[in-house]
Amino acid sequence: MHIGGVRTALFAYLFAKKNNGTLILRIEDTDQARAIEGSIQHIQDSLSWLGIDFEYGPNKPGPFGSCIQSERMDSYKAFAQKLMDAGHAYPDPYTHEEITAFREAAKAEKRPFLFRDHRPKTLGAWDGKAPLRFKVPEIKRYRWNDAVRGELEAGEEALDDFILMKGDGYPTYNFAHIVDDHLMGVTHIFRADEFISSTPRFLSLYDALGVTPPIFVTLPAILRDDRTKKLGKRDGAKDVLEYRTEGYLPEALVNYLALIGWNPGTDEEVFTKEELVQRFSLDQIQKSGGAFNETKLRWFNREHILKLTPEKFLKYAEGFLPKEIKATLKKKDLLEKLVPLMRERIQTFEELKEMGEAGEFSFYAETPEYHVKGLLPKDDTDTQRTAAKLKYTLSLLETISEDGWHDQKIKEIVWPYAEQEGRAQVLWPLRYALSGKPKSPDPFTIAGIIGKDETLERISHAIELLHRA
RNA sequence: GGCCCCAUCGUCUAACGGUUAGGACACAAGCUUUUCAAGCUUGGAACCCGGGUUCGAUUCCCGGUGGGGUCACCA
Repeated sequence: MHIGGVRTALFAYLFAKKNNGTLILRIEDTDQARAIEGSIQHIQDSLSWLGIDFEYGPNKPGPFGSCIQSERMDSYKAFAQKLMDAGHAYPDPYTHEEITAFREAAKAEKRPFLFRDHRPKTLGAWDGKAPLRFKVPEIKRYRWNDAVRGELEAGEEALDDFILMKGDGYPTYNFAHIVDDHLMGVTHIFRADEFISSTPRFLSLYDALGVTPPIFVTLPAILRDDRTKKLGKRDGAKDVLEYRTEGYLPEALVNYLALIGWNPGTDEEVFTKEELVQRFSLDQIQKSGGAFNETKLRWFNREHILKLTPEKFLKYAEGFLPKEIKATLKKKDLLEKLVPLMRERIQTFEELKEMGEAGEFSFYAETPEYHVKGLLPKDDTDTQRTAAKLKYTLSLLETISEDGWHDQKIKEIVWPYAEQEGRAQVLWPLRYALSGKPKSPDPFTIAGIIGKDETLERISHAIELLHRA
């Protein structure tokens, strides 16, 4: 399942939920050649991760029977026979080669190929094995209403005698989906706009069956980031579950996807799934295609990460932190303390992995190793002067009680001195003494996390190094 | 190529005849608790073109242009 399919499913879900409707996950597995082992499970896993749940599906048959088309063959055969009996269908008398020849001839003459130009004079009986073609009842211009696009129309060239039942006995999508929608009582069909051009064919089949078509809800295409074409598997559309392994939250993906091709009518953008259901309506669906922009998805992910409870955040984080780092932090009871810090620095959980591997958490648990050079602020290279400042800072910190040891308090105590001496002169060495890194959170935060003893120890160590230098 | 659909900042979008064309992401600058991140402030940035209709068009109509889709015993 890729982004496009998920978006269609999501809109159908939002609409169904909003209107107390019933969502059906129907598996259209009528192409045996393309069947892939495990794909039904994969689709279900994807939808389940995103929280798109349905009333009837592969393991939950409805009053209409199975939701898997390969298990509904009797219905298609019955309806095929019905069309045959009514004179709306006929067996295809041609071989593949003959049809290919027709098609090539049409191409050579630069006219569109239409099978109905070759419709046999007498329509033979159907043995149930030959491919069965639909006999278009009336060649005419079709006009129909689409819940998003309004009035749509297409000319007669869009109509043709398409295949209903294939040579292998399976129905085509064109036929099967209409039979099933009818039998399952489907009221609304959500699909992307590549289906607009085949709608006249569907309408002609509905006519022949004497069935009232459902309401068509045409969704705009999701385009590739550069807008050059529809987002497809071949050009960068990932499997949705890859977003899970990359550390995206399902609610973020749902939120972002809902906003490609739909808008809530306000300036707000961050919504939970439930809020989306509440606000969803067909008349806010966009007609024009929209590009899938991963940068904005990342922003949504951050917004939703910010909304997680610390417990939930930690649960996700533990799945992404490198094992050894996680173990050390856990042992020293630092994991919970680091939550706010990790939370404000990431857009996806995968970044925790990268940060962990880059050593951005190790100095909380272990005394950092570094060069004396790093301790010196950029405009003062005198080691003894820096040592003196750290020494004074140390004396200030010693006055804070064990109980009062919080980043706010630490800052309160150190700040006036830093102001007086020059912030960079005091704060850079202090931060470096604690982290051993050219980049890190501010010294007060680090000190607050590692605790008084460890802080004083690290500063003393830095002073020693400076003295020796 | 035939047919069909679509057209507002780089991107996602608001506007349903009268607005300094709004918001968000991204970008740039500044501020901020030295650095990184975050945060805050500010800024640049769009109505595809041409005709109509109208007192007035981003908005309605027509044409063009551009983009997308579709022309299977695939879905």
